[in-house]
Amino acid sequence: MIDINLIRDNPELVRENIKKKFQDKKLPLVDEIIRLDAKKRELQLEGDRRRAQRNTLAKSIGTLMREGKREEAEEAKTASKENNDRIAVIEAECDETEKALKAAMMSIPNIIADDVPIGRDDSENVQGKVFLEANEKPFDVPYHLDILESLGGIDVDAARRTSGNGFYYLTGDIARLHSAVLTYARDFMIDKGFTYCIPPYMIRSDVVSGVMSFEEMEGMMYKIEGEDLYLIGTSEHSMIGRFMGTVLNESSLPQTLTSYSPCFRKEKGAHGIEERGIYRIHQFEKQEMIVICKPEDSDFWYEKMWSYTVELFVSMEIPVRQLICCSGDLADLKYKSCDIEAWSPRQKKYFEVGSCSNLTDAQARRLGIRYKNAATGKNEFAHTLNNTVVAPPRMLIAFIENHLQADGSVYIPEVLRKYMGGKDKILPKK
RNA sequence: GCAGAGAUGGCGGAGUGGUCGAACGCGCACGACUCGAAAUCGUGUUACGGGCAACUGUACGGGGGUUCGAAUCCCUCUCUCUGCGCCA
Repeated sequence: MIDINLIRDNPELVRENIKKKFQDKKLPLVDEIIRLDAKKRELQLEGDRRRAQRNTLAKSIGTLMREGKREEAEEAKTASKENNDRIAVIEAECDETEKALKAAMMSIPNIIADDVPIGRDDSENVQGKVFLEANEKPFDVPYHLDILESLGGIDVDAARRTSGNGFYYLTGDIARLHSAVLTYARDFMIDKGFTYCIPPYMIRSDVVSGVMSFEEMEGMMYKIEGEDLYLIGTSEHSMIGRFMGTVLNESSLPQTLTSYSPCFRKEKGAHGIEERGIYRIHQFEKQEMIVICKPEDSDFWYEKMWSYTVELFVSMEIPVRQLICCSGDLADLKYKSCDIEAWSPRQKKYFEVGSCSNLTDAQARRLGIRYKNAATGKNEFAHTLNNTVVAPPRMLIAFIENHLQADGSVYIPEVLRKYMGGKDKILPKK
């Protein structure tokens, strides 16, 4: 949600921004908001005036009663009643206007950064920097499920029986590798100065509706039957929710946190072959990072955050690139976003393994995350950012494809060996 | 699950129908002291909205009610805490 003052002061900027995102159907909303806002203020003005009158009348009645002027008091009471009836009407109308205004405001996209490339959809995203050379293997790289099976690392058949499609059992060294990657990523972020946090894996509906839109919620979130609880789709939900409705001390910013959690997603809709296997599943684990900072610092942290993910992947010798999200592909809450994509030697293209976003104050405004600006003494909205450190199942695809050797073994890079009992490779099952 | 208690500012915590936007404490800001800091002392400090401004409205967990007037009385919902039960 953007600041209403921006629409009051500079509606043209807001319209331009909507056009940049190819959401022209939302253009009429701007005028609608200006109209509703004016109406709301008008109603509020009259409401305020009448409420002020109610207060004066009530006070005078108190005085009159004390002085024993009963008749005058009765007259004032009648006047007050009439006034109150009118207040009720105005308040009802004001509520309605406010609701409509808020609904319209919710659909207005956040102002995007100047350097966001303009494009309609994900096909127009722009490649940023590339890290490590995207090598081609001298042999055919099989589908990741086949590699995992050859290593004795996965059982999807049993998972289908116990839980249905979109689940897996990881076993043996592959399961260990999965945990190793998480543990390594955790330590990596701690070394960068982030505070490690394990959050709740279930959150209440008010937190859910604060961190995402209703549509997103329908498509993603699992609800616990008979309780006001949802399984988190990412630890960002509970990590950001932690600060809902709070006013932080400026000295406590930036909050730089890294969190581990399992993530649960409905993943409604059909997905192609490249999104099967362990690419898109109902339950996975993820190491996440979030930053809550002062507005002037969010650009700095954005650059820092995505480059940490790159550094992590590079340290595991996996080629990656930054893919800059274009205007049309940017979710409405986002100011700027990029994906980190890993190289797939099988597909001979990059695929998403993480996503970094700067939401500026849009999410904070919705959730009421503020900080006390020491210079002005005012409470101001903080900026929120989030980024994937690593989501092991998805990164395992990149890992085994890139580190697969001609003999069918999988090479383990140096940084992970201490988490793998010193092993430098995973051997295929005989 | 059952029983009791509670929900007030950034935090803790007073406040039982008008003089309460709210004592007191902590925190925070500024100042004094100091080479500097800590400690100490002094001053200030609820938030959000409307209005060019003077000014004004709203908010004491949510919703509803009583009343001319509600933090305060009534109903209802939610949540939290303590004890008991159950249990990694």
